[in-house]
Amino acid sequence: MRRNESSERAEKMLAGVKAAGLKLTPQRMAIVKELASDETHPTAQEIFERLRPGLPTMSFATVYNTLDALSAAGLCAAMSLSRGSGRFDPNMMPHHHAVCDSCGAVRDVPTVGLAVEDIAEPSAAQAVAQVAPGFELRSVERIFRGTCAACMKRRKRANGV
Amino acid sequence: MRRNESSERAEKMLAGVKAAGLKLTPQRMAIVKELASDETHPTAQEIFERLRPGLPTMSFATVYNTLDALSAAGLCAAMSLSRGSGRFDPNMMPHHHAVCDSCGAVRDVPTVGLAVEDIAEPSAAQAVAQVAPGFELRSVERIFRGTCAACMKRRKRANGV
DNA sequence: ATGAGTGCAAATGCTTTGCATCCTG
DNA sequence: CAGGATGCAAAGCATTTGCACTCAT
Repeated sequence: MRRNESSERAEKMLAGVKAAGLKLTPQRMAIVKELASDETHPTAQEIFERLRPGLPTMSFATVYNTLDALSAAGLCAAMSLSRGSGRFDPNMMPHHHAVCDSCGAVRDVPTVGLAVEDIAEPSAAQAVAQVAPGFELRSVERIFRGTCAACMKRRKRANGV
Repeated sequence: MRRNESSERAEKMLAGVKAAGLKLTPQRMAIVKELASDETHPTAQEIFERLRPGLPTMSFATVYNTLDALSAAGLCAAMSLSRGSGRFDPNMMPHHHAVCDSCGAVRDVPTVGLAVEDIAEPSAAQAVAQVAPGFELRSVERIFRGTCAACMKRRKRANGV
């Protein structure tokens, strides 16, 4: 990432922190700057370890609190895409997934009916090659994010509808 | 899932277990059957809790071992797609992700250059609606899975190339 | 000044590990 | 009957929590 793009992002996030009515503490500024300049999608733990040397009193709790506050305010996204941990999928055919942001439920979505067979799409390989030269592409899946029917119902009920 | 589709899948997995030279124990059979009939992408913990009542001696270790063995043998996939935990992404613009299966690294992939603006694609909404009626679709992203350049290099070196 | 935010430490909960025992192939 | 697999309990980590203290607004 170009340097000014990252600091621009940091500035926007800091502005967002203020706009959300959150207090602007030195710890938060450090976390925001670290996150904004990081392309690697760090974990809370990683951020803590990087920041600790410079701010010896920084604690776990603050890092977690701040990251939660940031994502609650829509200033960053919390995610987890890695293979090899968490959930197990018995379906080994190529397929997509619908994920409920609210309850975390995951549903298989068949590839049939989707306009393009992603893996065959040349523009996909190009787009990846541009940001990650030498990346050996093996599969492409889509993640449909949103709210599942059950959670929609629950939300409406909570709102008195 | 239709009942026979699930038991068919279980049978295939059990056959795969044998084919991979793994022993077919009662515990493994129970785990395979449970996983094969489950559309919800369960965690190891969940499988353990469901199986425990029927097999009181079943242990964590066995569930984890078995699931690891299954995914190592290519009989199921281990993944983690949920929002709200693990990694944080400062980029709030719509974008895709390239994930290295080997080291877990995640890289942003811009949407520009990809043939279709996914979210606008009607077939996407249709595909989701078919398996998850009432799902309110908010965004679509792609996950490009494969091996990053660094891991490719490391792997080649390990192979003596 | 006041309450949001912080730091510490203990608790929680999922996952891994070591090792003796068991049982499939 | 040999080695892979299991079961148990303890260890390991990341994350969460409670509470007193601090400081940004």
